[in-house]
Amino acid sequence: MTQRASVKDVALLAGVSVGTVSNVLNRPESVTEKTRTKVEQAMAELNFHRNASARQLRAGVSRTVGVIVMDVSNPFYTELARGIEDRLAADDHTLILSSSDDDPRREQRFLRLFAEQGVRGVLVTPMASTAERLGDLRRLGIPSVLMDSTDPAHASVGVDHVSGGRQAVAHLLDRGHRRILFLAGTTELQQTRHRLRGAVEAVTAAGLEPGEVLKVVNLAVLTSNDAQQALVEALDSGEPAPTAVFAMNDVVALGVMRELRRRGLSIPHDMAVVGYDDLYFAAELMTPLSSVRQPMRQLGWAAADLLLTGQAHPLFEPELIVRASSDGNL
Amino acid sequence: MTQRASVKDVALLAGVSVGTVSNVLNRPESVTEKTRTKVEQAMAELNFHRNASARQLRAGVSRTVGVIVMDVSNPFYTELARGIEDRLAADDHTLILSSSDDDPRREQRFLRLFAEQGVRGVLVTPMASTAERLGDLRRLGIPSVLMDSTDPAHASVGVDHVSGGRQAVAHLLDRGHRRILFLAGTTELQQTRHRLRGAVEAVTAAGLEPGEVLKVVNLAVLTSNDAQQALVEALDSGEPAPTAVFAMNDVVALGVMRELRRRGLSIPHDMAVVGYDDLYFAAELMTPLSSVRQPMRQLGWAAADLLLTGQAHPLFEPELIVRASSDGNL
DNA sequence: CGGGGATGGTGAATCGATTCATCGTGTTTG
DNA sequence: CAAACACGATGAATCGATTCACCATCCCCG
Repeated sequence: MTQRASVKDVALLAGVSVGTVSNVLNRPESVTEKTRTKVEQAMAELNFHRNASARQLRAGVSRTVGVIVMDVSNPFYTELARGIEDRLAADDHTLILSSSDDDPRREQRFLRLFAEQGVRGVLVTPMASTAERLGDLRRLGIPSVLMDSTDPAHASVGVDHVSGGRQAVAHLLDRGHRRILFLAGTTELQQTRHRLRGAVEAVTAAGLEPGEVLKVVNLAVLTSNDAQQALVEALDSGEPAPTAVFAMNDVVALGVMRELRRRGLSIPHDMAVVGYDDLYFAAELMTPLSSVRQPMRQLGWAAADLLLTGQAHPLFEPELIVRASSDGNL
Repeated sequence: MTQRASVKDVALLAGVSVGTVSNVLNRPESVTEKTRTKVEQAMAELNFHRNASARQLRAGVSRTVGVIVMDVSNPFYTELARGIEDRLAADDHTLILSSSDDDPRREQRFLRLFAEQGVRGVLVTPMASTAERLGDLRRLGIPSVLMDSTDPAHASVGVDHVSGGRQAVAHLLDRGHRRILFLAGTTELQQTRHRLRGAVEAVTAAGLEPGEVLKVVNLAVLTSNDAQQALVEALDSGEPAPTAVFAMNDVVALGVMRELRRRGLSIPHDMAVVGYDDLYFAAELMTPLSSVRQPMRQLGWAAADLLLTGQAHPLFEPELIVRASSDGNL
């Protein structure tokens, strides 16, 4: 019994036509109880699994969704994926998860693959050039949704990163900081631009001059090692040292804190740190990390929901969680 | 141009037969330079993407591999997935990643889906009842490889967890601990059994009585919250408190350390902690965490390699990294 | 009792890429 | 020069599930 059984085999064994077997599979209510059980027994006996390729070839519809995130190693994105999975499972769909690693060629490769697979749709955390690549898919009739991003020209679900940046920086200003280093991602990332805008708004609202208060360093790669290196350069540049760092995410903040400790600087007294994402270990770090929390699962859920139903979702609101890394009283 | 172009369309435009188009796709060396470029131009012009369903239906072979890990939220498993991806990409294959969440029904669902997809093979981090479910696949001609597990009856790649358990406990004994709590997973997990065996070996080798030194608590779910709760119960049980905890993984260790701090206990003086996996944040925690490091990427790479080529790989050797959570001098 | 429905079931046609037996053309060889 | 051969290209058959026009019963009711 190494051979895969087909509908034909099932039909033969059950003594019905292939059309009936297909009906049992797809429209069970249109088949009498008796024939249905007969067919189901035959399927069980033959260990029948319907062939998804043939099914999709003829029916034209697929039940898989392609997902491309920036970096699967970052728990933020796996939480996002879990939210997507939750929503898709409800409609009996599955996801193919892949990681672009911020590399357009990788992204292109996966998009091509998704197109060949004929996926039901694609969910992407976009980089700068993603939109044009999605045009190809659109022409093939494959819909896509941008995640953690807002774009009036595309279906998208996002978080209000302007608000997130504003909350983080307003908090630091409130604690008296007047020279703040923003360790950001590339300016190509919308998240970077929005958070910076929020940061500027906070400074302006406090009656201060953004150009004097904020110093921005753009990291090409958001790893803790790159972040540590960038901090080294910033501190050794000879310019007046900042008193606080606003990090693009918690992994970046990890690198920052590592370097501060290496230099024997106290957190938050010598330098305050605020991260972003509020990953699960943020509260357990050597100095518990203040961080901007995002509703990661809901974001993924909403993205999948938008793809399947077309139902738009409003911007999600992030929330600053203050811990000891930015507050000496904690 | 919302329609997908098919080989027929390409053949028409290029003025050749469908067979020739297929040859360009699959046996380019058997086609003259001239016709090949003609066909390739036509493909580009029509934005042609071959239909993977039709391809697979006829050719019978798939280029996707199904992967089921225990918990995608745990960075250990995403690193494993990255290793798999690296190996698969080299042979132009892709992976479908899913998470069993320790739930046999979820696992079963994904395996059924993989069978329907006709995947090239399946990679699984197994739970107790996984093996029998894989029998179904084997009967369908779909090979599978167990990851982070050794099983003479199945293809598998693993880490020497006996050694890992031995190293961790030998270290704790060496530091003078004589009552050690092992916060383990279920005994159904091979990892649990092997690490326990290693732990017992270490105790015996030190000339002590395992039953007196080791206390084992089996956690059904390996989350930091469940771990914290289990520790509460262990400490409040009235039995003599342990002086050290060996945690099944770093996430569990996180919960342990959280509870110890909540009680104002000092790490490692009141209680030492050793984790497992050496996740990237282990060194940055409030008390840097000693942990048994595993070659996660290599493990995934080897699993995918075994599936594709049949090449077996020897057990990987884990390595204890000692940090302050188990050593007062650090 | 016969016609109009409703219900359950049938099976040939179909989706698109691949395969392979076959054919035409040009080149080599005895 | 004819036979043998290599090389490119051809196109009908094929994979397995779904679809849909059509058929066979059976029931109800005027």
